[in-house]
Amino acid sequence: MSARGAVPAPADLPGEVVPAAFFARATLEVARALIGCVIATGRGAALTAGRIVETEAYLGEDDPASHAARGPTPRAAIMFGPPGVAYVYLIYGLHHCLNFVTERDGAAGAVLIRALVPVAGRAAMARRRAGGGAPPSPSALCSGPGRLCQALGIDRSWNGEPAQGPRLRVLARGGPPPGIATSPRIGVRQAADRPWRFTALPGAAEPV
DNA sequence: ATATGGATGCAA
DNA sequence: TGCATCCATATT
Repeated sequence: MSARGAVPAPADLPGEVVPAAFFARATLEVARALIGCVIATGRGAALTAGRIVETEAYLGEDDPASHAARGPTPRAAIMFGPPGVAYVYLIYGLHHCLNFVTERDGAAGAVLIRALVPVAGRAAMARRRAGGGAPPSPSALCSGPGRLCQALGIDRSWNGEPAQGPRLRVLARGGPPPGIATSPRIGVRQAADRPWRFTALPGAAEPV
């Protein structure tokens, strides 16, 4: 414990902030590499963080399920831009989805974050998720792309946010690579056969 | 199984 | 403009 007391600080989280170059690789590679990393939003008393246990890869023109499939439309243009920034969009009119842009500048790709295991700021997450109602069950706290955005306080204003800043950052996992299972992406109708969903094997990516 | 709800992209 | 579609969630 620090002498400053119980207020969580980013330094209390394991791992170093990953550089933007981490994301400047093939999307499928980044989707695997992100499993076990920690996403953190906010600082100090507002810190919320969770370990990534589920991702999905969305590629460029070759991937019919990707927003980038129809070229750099206003929404998808960010997927063609520099890697290492957040791509946040609204789905079904009520939920937000957090992605990280991949590939070199000029090539399209993004990794959707589908589930986290809470690491810090559980109370704040539960507060944001509850919204005045009953507190969510532990499994519903930040498991699911819409849920984790709500838990981390992420909305469309975070679109384009660098993942190496004070507001949003991704921390590398220490230790050996976790076991990863692959499966088809959830909820996609186009290219439903492509096994581009990555999940941490049970117990393989638990918090340090 | 179903209601919810807004943005997006394309056809017209 | 209109309209089908959409990487989801909470509740019956």
